[in-house]
Amino acid sequence: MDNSLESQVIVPQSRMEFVDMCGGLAQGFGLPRSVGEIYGLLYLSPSALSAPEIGAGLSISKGSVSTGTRQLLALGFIRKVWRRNERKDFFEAQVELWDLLHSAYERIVKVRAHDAKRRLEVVGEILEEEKSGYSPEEYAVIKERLDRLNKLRLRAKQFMPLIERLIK
Amino acid sequence: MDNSLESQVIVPQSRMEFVDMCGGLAQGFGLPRSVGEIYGLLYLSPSALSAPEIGAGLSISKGSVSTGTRQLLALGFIRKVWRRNERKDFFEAQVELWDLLHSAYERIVKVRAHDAKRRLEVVGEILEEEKSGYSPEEYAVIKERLDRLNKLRLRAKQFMPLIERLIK
DNA sequence: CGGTTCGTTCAATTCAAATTGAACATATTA
DNA sequence: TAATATGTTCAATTTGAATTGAACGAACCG
Repeated sequence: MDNSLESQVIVPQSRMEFVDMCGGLAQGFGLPRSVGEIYGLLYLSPSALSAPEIGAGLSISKGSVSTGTRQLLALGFIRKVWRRNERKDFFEAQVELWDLLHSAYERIVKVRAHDAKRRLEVVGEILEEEKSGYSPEEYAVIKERLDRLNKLRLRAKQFMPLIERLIK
Repeated sequence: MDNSLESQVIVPQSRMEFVDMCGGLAQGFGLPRSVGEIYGLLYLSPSALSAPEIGAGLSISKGSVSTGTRQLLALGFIRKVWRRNERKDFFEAQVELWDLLHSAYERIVKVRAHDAKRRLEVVGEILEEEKSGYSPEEYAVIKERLDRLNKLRLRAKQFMPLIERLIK
């Protein structure tokens, strides 16, 4: 039977516009478009939506809804809500975006900064091992460039606490 | 003939490690990996490199070198340098990364902020047109969520001048 | 002139990531 | 218990972007 409630879900244009915008933003941050769309749909939804409703509203498959909601739950962007006498899962958006963005900053920026540091160290170590393969001039240039990068890294690092204070 | 100078280019491991790191960073920022790799190769190069040298060093095609260098030139991350009695183009990295990042911030963050604003306005407008299609309660919820987003946007906007001052 | 090298462009290919859909497990109801 | 609905997983497919490579024009050299 296809005349279920979900097959009739029609999302108004204003919300679809918003969904589309969220899809684009998600892509910009390196997430699948569908993940952004799901969040967008839920964000402007007056009530929590079931997985089948989401799939129907966005015309995406069960599988995508399942993986998409899982990612959003992991990121803390949506919540599961339970309705009594309902077996289905319902989802609603976490609307305090500021907090979410703050913790995203923590996770992304800090992690990246940390392993940029580590990788630069590795490059430096290997360079030392290969030192004899370079002429002194070449070595000097490369060394200077690496130092430059490390200075940049430190400079950026100094600002982090300031920025953190700002966005707290 | 394949015994040209370029076919023998061998980039030492330390620099390849760095190249790889730059490739990963580029991907993180939504650019093609090869673009990051080209920049990485040039950044640690004691001398400017020709397009064929870049292609050989990174094992990528003429076409990729051409499009990659074009993008990097457009972004200001590399420069063309002319050697007399040489027909080839040579490239060298712009090493003042701070300035580059600053202008990247201008271009990316500001542009994004601006069209987020515009798209939100569009959503708001369409919502007004569709107002009659919602119950008053539903409409109120959606309106409130949009307002929330605009507040967030303004809050972020306020910080921009501060952050700009920091990174100047 | 031919012959060679260099650089660009663009259509074809390749590749990775997102998406689908089928198979499965679990719960629900009659 | 059978029949139906929900949700997960994963292999197959699709899709979109990056990459290649062939075709081309321009610059140089004998």
